[in-house]
Amino acid sequence: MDFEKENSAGYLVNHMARLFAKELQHHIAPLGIVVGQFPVLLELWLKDGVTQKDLLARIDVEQATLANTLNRMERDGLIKRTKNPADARAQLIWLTEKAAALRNSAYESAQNVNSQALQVLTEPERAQFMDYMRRVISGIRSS
Amino acid sequence: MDFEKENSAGYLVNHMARLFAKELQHHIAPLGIVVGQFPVLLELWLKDGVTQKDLLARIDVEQATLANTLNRMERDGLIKRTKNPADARAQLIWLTEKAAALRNSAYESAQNVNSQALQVLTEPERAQFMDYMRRVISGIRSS
DNA sequence: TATTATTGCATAGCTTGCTATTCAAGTGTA
DNA sequence: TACACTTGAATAGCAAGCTATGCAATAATA
Repeated sequence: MDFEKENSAGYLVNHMARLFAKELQHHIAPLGIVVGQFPVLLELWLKDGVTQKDLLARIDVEQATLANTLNRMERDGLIKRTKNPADARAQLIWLTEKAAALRNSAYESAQNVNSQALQVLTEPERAQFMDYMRRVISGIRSS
Repeated sequence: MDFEKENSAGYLVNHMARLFAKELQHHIAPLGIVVGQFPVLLELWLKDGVTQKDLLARIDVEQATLANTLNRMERDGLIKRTKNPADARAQLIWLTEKAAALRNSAYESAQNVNSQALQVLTEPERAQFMDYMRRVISGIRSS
């Protein structure tokens, strides 16, 4: 029995993810943000003044991971936290001006990375690839 | 302008990779190994008694990452290192009996994870999916 | 109302990845 | 042969992910 890593979905998925992350990292480094902050920023650009719990519901990472990322974002001046009048355990998370201003450049970086990475696929192939990924994700999650 | 993460290849790729890793982690934990050791073991099962440099040429991680993984594997009794008569800077890396014995179970775990994860795709879709991933990987690497 | 259970976050400690740097051993050359 | 260059690994230090645990505030209940 043999195991060929190039025929292992998990191996390819992991490899691909590291390449994507590295690429995005290079693109957004000049903006002063890092890859792990990206999903958080995406949500906060849509709506800030929310609790950690709200954010958590929209981002698929563990609570502890999010808490640590938020700490680094506060340290880096990307977010601020204020008291939550409704619940003293939670705080409200707000973007700083600085972070708010990065939105369009960040969107653009991400889109550049995505389209560059997928340029080896034709348009219909890209759509199919995305569809496969969404199916695989929800398949694993619901198993 | 808006950015929908479900339409972002990078987002999906990252998410999918974390799900795969978590799944594999659960499957191989009983064997006493962890996901980062998997690629190293795969190579060493094919051929051990090699240098770190040899391994590095076959695994797509940075040298420092591999060095750290090897240290943990030595700590965990999965590998041993012996002097390299040909070059005093390098050492030869050998699997322990324990690690050698894990091979078939580990292959099986990985294959189970892969086929479970891809079960939402039909056979031709799976092949296409793998093909897309290989193309995307080599596209990014060569850009 | 006092106690218990739940909930929202924080913290500890680990792995896996990265970049950058250091260092000793080997190689090549003036 | 001495000096500089290169190369194989190790180390430092950080990010981002995880599990497990702790803790204070809130909610539910006896």
